[in-house]
Amino acid sequence: MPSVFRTHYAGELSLALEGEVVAVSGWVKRIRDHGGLVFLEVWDRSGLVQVVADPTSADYEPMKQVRLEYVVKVEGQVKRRPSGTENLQHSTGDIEIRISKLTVLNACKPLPFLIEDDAEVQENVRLLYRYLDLRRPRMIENLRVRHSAMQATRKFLSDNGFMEVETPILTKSTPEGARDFLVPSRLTKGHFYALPQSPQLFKQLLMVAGFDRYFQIARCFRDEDLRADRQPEFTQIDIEASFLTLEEFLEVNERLVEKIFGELGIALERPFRRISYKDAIETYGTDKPDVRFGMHLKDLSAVFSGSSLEVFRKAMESGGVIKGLKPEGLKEFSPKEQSVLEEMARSVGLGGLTIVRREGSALKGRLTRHFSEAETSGTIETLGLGDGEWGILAVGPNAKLCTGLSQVRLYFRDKLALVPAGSHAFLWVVDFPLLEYDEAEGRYVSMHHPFTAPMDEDIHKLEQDPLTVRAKAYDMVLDGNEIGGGSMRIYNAAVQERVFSLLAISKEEARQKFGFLLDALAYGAPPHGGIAYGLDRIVTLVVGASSIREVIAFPKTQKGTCLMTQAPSPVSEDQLQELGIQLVKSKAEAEGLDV
RNA sequence: GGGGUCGUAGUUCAGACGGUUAGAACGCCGGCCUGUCACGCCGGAGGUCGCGAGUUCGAGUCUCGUCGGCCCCGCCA
Repeated sequence: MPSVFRTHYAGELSLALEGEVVAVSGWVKRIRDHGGLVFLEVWDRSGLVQVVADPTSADYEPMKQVRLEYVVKVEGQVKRRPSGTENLQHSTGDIEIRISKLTVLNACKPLPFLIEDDAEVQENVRLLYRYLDLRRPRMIENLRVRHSAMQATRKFLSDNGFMEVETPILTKSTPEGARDFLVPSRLTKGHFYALPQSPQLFKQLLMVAGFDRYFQIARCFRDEDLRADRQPEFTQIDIEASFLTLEEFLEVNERLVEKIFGELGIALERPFRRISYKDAIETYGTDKPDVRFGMHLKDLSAVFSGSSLEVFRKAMESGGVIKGLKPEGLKEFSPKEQSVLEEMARSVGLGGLTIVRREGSALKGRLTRHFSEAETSGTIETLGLGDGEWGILAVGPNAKLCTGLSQVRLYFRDKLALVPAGSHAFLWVVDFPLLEYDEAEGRYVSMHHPFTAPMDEDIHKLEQDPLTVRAKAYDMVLDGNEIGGGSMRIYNAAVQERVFSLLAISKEEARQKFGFLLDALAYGAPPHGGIAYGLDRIVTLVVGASSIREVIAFPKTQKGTCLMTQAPSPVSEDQLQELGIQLVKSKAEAEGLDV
């Protein structure tokens, strides 16, 4: 699209245009001033082109005045570079623009950091000047991949009869789930909207309304603590469909994912492998296993049931278990490396590790002299230790052990390079329990959410044996990351009320919070179900970034602040008054301290 | 709520056991340089060592607190 500013993008120039007069606009990335000859590299979103001037050139003087990141328009003739001076690293490396006119469109102050892909700059500096950080080619590429993923999603789903519908951002606070972000209402003082944790209820209502197939690339909000893969606001590819069985629905989703990843250059095999929640936890210690390598967790509780070791016995008496794994292909494991592992294990909640090594029919390690013969041979057999191989043992409450050992497993995956670069494993995790027991709250809570349908054959156990009831729920896992999850929904008001009552949500509360949903389910709700994908995580995986902040244009810090805009920030007394809000003084202020 | 880690020039970092004037590279400013492409060479400016206490004759260095970035546990249906 030619304009006054450009006839071409810089990256489009080539020998085919030799001799033509072109105009390019962009930023000055490099200046090589030889006193006589001056070279500039001018960059735009498409790439770089070299501009050259010598003392006889028109606008030679302006060329000498240019500084890094000035915005310039250059006009001149496309020339083949003199033989021997081509630069094969750039697609435009065999040509250059002989300057005839240089226009400085805008100057640029000296930069807070160099805008280059390989400049390692502290993240707080990058976030403060995010607009400069985003000027780096890698960041633009990350967001381009994100754009492609969104486009592929919209194309595929539209082509398959799904309709994109927007749902409210100002909505109602609901119990269950994450903490809500609240928005005070001016018109109804003392009342609050909540930002949606997901469009969950609305998409189900759209199914009741007969939309049949819905999707939305939806912003979601959860006021919980942040992680490398969690932001307070994030984007879901949100989908809901009616009149599809679980199998049919999963099949559509596999095709969608094939399309998205295909667009991004990643081929995958269908149908996806499946694993039950129970098997995933037992074998990998997590419900989002990376199945590209083995190193399965083994239960050694039986082996050590009569252990004389106090740490083992005490842990098991208080309901704990002993589990272990064998790092595949681990040969050398120096004391220093061992302490690094132990440090890492502590940080993920493991009390301690026992590191053992098989030597002949014996085990060597810190605690092994307390092992009986049967315990030694049992450990060797259960972990499958060959001579000279290492084993890692840990003891503790099962849940904690699983979390920790699954991390240890990933630690060795990276340390021992167990997964070839570029290989991927897509996986469905299925057969989730409908409920789990929340010790802190003393009640059952939904594993997925309260609208998840129990499996038909388990419904009769709802009241008698709730923890064994399986849900029609599924997670999509890629290389150890949960990238999507969903379920078939309850579409019968009576079943929905039974589930609410199991969750200790009273009739009154259910009516108050979800009355509209219960009503809707009673007005001819079709069988339906859905899924939501974490777009940020998918893009992060595809571009190989270490945090979702790398694929979000303007992300928040771990404390939920934006370093660039300074949000969140105090508001004026007038604003508060209008909303009927009075701030409670912090403890320090109340005590009259200077804060 | 808890654990870990980092904070020194615009940027990335180095600063031995607490010692005299806190260094390097890149960037910035000035000079030289006609085929460079991370151009080269010479010179220069640039520092509240995050902030606040404390120990000490003396603190970038040790102690405590605090603020901020990052990683993790809890939390995130």
